[in-house]
Amino acid sequence: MIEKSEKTGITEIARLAKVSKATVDRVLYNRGRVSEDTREKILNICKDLNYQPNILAQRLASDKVYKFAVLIPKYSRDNPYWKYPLKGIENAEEEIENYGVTIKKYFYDLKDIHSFRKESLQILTSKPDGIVFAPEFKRESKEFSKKCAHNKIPYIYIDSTLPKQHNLSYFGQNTYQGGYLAGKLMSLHLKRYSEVIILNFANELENYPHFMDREKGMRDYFAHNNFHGKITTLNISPDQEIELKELIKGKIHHRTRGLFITSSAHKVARQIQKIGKGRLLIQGYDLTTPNLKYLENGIIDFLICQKPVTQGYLAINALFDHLVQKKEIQKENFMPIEIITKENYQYYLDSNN
Amino acid sequence: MIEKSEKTGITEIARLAKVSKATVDRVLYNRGRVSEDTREKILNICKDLNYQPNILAQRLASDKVYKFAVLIPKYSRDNPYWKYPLKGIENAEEEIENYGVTIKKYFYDLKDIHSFRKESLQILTSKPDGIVFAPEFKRESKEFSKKCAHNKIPYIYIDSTLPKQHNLSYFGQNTYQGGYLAGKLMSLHLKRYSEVIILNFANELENYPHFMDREKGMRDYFAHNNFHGKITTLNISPDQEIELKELIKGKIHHRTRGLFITSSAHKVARQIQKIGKGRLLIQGYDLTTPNLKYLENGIIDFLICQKPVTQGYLAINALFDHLVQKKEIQKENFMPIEIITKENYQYYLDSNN
DNA sequence: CTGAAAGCGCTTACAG
DNA sequence: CTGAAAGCGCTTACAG
Repeated sequence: MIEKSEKTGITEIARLAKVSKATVDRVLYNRGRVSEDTREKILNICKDLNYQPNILAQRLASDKVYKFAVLIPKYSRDNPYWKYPLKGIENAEEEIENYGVTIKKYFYDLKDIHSFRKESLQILTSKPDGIVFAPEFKRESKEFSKKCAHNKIPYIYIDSTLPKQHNLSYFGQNTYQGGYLAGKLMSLHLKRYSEVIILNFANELENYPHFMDREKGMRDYFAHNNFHGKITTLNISPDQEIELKELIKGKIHHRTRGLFITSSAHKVARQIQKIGKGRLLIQGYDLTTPNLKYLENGIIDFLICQKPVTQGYLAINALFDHLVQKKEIQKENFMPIEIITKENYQYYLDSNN
Repeated sequence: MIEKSEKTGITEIARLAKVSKATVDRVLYNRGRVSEDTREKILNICKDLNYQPNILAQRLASDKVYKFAVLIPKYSRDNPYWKYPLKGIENAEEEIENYGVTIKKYFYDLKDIHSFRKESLQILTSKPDGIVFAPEFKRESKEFSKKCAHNKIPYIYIDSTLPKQHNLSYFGQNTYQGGYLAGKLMSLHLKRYSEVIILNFANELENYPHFMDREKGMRDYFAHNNFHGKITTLNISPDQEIELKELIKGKIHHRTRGLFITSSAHKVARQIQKIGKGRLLIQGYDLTTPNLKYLENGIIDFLICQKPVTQGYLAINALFDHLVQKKEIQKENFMPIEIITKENYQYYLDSNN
């Protein structure tokens, strides 16, 4: 019934307007040098026919190659998280490479601010058509953003964001809300005068707004829901890893029923396994391989997860939609806050998370 | 660096093999009438060049139109669930219509087995290239599956599945596991001798294996985790809706701390709101509009949800991958089991669930 | 068994 | 300001 040859393409428009296809193309893409009269005539016909360009033909005919650049932290054994956004980026790449898009990936070291500067400069030199990056270093990221804008290169943030920037879009977490939700789960397990420990595993907490937001989220949940127990914050620097066991042990007593780790929980979980979990409910972040083990053996009860794979995937697709398909992009895109447990993690492993 | 004109297409192969493009095409797609010698030569060159056909050009040149058929229950005010898989199907449709795929949707009435028969016959008459359907009526679905196989039409199940069929694939829930997870969440809230009510809202429960699986999942969780309380099953037929309030009220007493509704929870939630929730933890299924209200006002604590939108989306894409891209399809695809609460539902509303 | 040619719906020099 | 023509990487009759 619906024939592929229903004719609504540029050829048909040209025929109706009694002009050549080239002229239609000129008005469609504002290449100028068209009289106002023909311009209007063509535009009207397009509207009547509800013309939608055939993107396959478009990409096939065009010799324009789109170059995307990606700048994210490199992942490591210690910090496997960034493997997942990269996976999403690669998934998207596979889908759109047929459309003449190439993606060049740049990685920086989270412990080395210079690596961020260096890589970002490299990117600018390569003059990409669009950029996706993770603005972990605040100052440097703002500067980089400014340079992108100056070079008229659209840029998209992933995983975390910066206020008042001209980023085309953001794909990532709402960290505060994630902490808030963790509070709800925790509260199910708490009695009237229970105690909860919030553990931030970082030095210089100011550099990790994610962690602070998560803590605040949980504290707010308790405040809004009349929890009468005690909430203790425990800040431990990664340097103190050797003493970790003792530090935690020293904090837990008989009323402690909850332990909320505002980052990946596996290192803490390892120590808890030695100490003994007791009636502790333990929550942490991200479905990474090291966490998985402790989810499986029951040490970790909940992992909060914000679709790291999807973040990367959607960010690349947004850039594609913006540049190639000329579509409107939504500026703020928060990922669903997922609750992962021993009972459902299987279904999150190989899908697009 | 990577030039679009790196030449690895069919033209290049033809040049290297000293044959015409048509011949290359013949061996690539086994259209026969090629001598074994040239065949081998061409295949080797393809391997050397790691030839990947340009699907854009392929679809553009071909006048083959793929017709997909979809058969799912129609959604209604009473049963809004099926709106969501349909949404996913439409999302997928938008993405692939450029590739010359048309999707025709057929709907049946869950209360009318004849409508299923009628629509499924219509589908066969239209001779589609592939079918996605929800096998809600067991017997009829098996018969339909057989006919599809006989006509060599690949078919994919969504939402629920049937054993021992030759379906190309399945996208849907693992209902048992969803109930198991609900058990975990419930158990957080329970004390040693608490009581839990499992409410099945259906007549002739045998027709709703989903509900029975969910109940079994929760019961098993408790059994595996040494819950010492009491679990009561309450089967209520939709005809009894007027007495719903009294029926529930009669079952709740001071030790009841959990209410697990094995389907959409809004009707029960409405009555609970009148009765007063007390310390009841209430769980139900699916993030539908009527449920949303009771999630927001705190009557419903958890909704289990298995990505209905994604089910439809992925099923269509699988058919596309199979028929158009000739890719391998995984047979069993369970959706992530999502836990939705007042604190995170916002992020599930407009995304691909 | 094999090849020349037209065409899918666009873009892009080039010529006027 | 406008049009004719070649070409993107394929498929598909058609002719031999």
